[in-house]
Amino acid sequence: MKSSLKQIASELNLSTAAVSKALNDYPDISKNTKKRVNTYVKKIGYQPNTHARFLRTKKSQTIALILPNTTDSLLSTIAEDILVKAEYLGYNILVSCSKESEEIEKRLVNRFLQQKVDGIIMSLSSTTSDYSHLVDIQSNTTTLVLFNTTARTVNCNRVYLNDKEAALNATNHLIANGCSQIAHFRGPLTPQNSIDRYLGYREALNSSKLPFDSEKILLAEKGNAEEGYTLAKTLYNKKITIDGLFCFNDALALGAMRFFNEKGVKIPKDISIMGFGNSNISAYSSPSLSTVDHEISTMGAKIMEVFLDEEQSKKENEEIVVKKILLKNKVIARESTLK
Amino acid sequence: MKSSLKQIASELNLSTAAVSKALNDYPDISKNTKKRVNTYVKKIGYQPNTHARFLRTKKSQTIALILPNTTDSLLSTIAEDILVKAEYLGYNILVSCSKESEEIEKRLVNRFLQQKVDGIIMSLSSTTSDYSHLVDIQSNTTTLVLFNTTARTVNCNRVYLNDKEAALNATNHLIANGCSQIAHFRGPLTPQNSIDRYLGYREALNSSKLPFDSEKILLAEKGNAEEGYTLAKTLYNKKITIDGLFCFNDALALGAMRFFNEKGVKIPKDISIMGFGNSNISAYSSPSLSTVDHEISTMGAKIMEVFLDEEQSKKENEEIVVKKILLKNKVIARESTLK
DNA sequence: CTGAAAGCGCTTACAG
DNA sequence: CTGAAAGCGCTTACAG
Repeated sequence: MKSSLKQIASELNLSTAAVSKALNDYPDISKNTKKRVNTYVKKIGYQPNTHARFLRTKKSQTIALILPNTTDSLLSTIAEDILVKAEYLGYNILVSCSKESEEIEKRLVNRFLQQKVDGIIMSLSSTTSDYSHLVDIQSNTTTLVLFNTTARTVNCNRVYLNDKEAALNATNHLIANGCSQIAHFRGPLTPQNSIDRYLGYREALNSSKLPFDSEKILLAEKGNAEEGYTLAKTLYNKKITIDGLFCFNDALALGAMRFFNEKGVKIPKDISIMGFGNSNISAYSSPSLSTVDHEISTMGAKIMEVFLDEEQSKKENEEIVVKKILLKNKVIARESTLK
Repeated sequence: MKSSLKQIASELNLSTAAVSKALNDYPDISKNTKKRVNTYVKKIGYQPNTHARFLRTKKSQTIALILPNTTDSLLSTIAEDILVKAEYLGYNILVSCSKESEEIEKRLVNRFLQQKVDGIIMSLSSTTSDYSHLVDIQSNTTTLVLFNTTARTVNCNRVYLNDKEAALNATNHLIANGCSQIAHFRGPLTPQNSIDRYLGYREALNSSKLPFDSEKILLAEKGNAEEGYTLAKTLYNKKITIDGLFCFNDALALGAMRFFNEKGVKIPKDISIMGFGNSNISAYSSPSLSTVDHEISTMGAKIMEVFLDEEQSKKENEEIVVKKILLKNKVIARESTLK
């Protein structure tokens, strides 16, 4: 348990240097010595002290994952891939949560830079508007991979979705199915993905020459089912007539659907509803929810790929080429929009 | 950015020792020196090298969180509390996933012990049957907190639910609402919580003198909505008559409900359905889902409390008292069971 | 109140 | 092929 190189060395009548080199497979150590060291080490279950190693190599074998929140089902969907892959490769993953606060996000980045993590994988908080901390990361030669909520103006690795196009497709799907008075429950004001989905919605209306009506835009701060229910009630009580609804995410759509179900508003006959994200449960509501799928199940794997590519390039002193991976989106038509 | 004690010391005409002591608020340093050091340090944004500090103190300020999977909505629910509290206290959280494998779980524990994390917070994998690694943790004087899926025979901190009682209450609720032929979609065979919920179900039947029928027990491996749908179909196709259904979790219940909705089986008139866990979405399905709530929103905070208590006791050399925190459960009656 | 010095457990140029 | 030695950035007994 309390094994160290020194103890192994004295046990095997070697120097600590020889043991260290043997373990790291240096070419200048005899095969026989390597074998002796490796079998002994396996026997006693020695594992190197990562902190001591770090002090010399400056390589922590650690990746920091910064999430704006953990209630989003996105996390669970991508986290497992990242964690499993990381464990397989011997990386540690440090997870932390910015709580959608730019200030906390910056503090976390600063801390991880000081700890000299090998990489930072993050989805930006919805309130982040200044990107100086991202520049800091890159000038520290720490590998940065942004996903989901990303910064357009910073030239770094990104795994992201074309939210505007996806929202355009979603809204067009409603229009194609006969809707002309389409409401939108939009996400918070600052995050780019929320803005882009709103813009996609607007563009769809525009290109079909449908009038835009600001009364039909409602703001969802939290994006959960409860809020979807409340916003639907607001629309209903204000007697705002709609025949279609496009929501920022599936949870909002499901909450809204529940409200309309209660009131006897027929879905999709009276109102067609469109979610976003193709969450697990969306196929199993009654009626089942039409939504937009965006390959989120592959996201974790892609993030790790991008990260490892850059690490590899750095190791071999190759030029670093920033990767921008755009996820595809696909409208999933289900009962909530098919009359 | 590349600040170290040495540089600060030379800048301030002090020794590194004095700077270190000033930062750690040692009593033998003058107030004036402390102030000089602290203001300078703040100005340049110095943060100590945690690895170097570790090498001396053996305190890593790191907690490992081991989860059997991340798709369970439990994670998201408890993770945020843990992460935010940890960040506030300056702890790092290392997250990893055992993929419900005893072997990976043990490997992870071993690795974290070698890294000398301050504590390990874990929910056991469903296949774990040998607890030697838990004993290892304790003999390493690493703080251990088990939650959710815990080990009954190991004397360590636990934050858990009385699954049997909760399932008993859930099944009794169905019986009280007129059900006498109650099916159960149970969880996997090995995890204790799955076994206990099954036993609670059995006990409820027993105490109401209702016959037990093994045909009405279906095994859910994954526990998602898709599986709930499939299992409901199996029951239906086999023409097994039931008037009630108690599911291992809400996702299964929602999937089953969708199937019955499709077939025109009336809920709750023909079949009453009971979930487990009070997930976010359960109140917003149509009909809304009755379920069992178990204070999961407070779980993360309680876990951290237990962890910090033990750390505090260790620091002050007090005797360590193992804490076993039992979460309360409460039946939430909604439309799916109220005729 | 302050500083010189040792040492935590590794890795790696360098010497042999 | 192997070993002696320095040093990564801290903390802490000890001396003054």
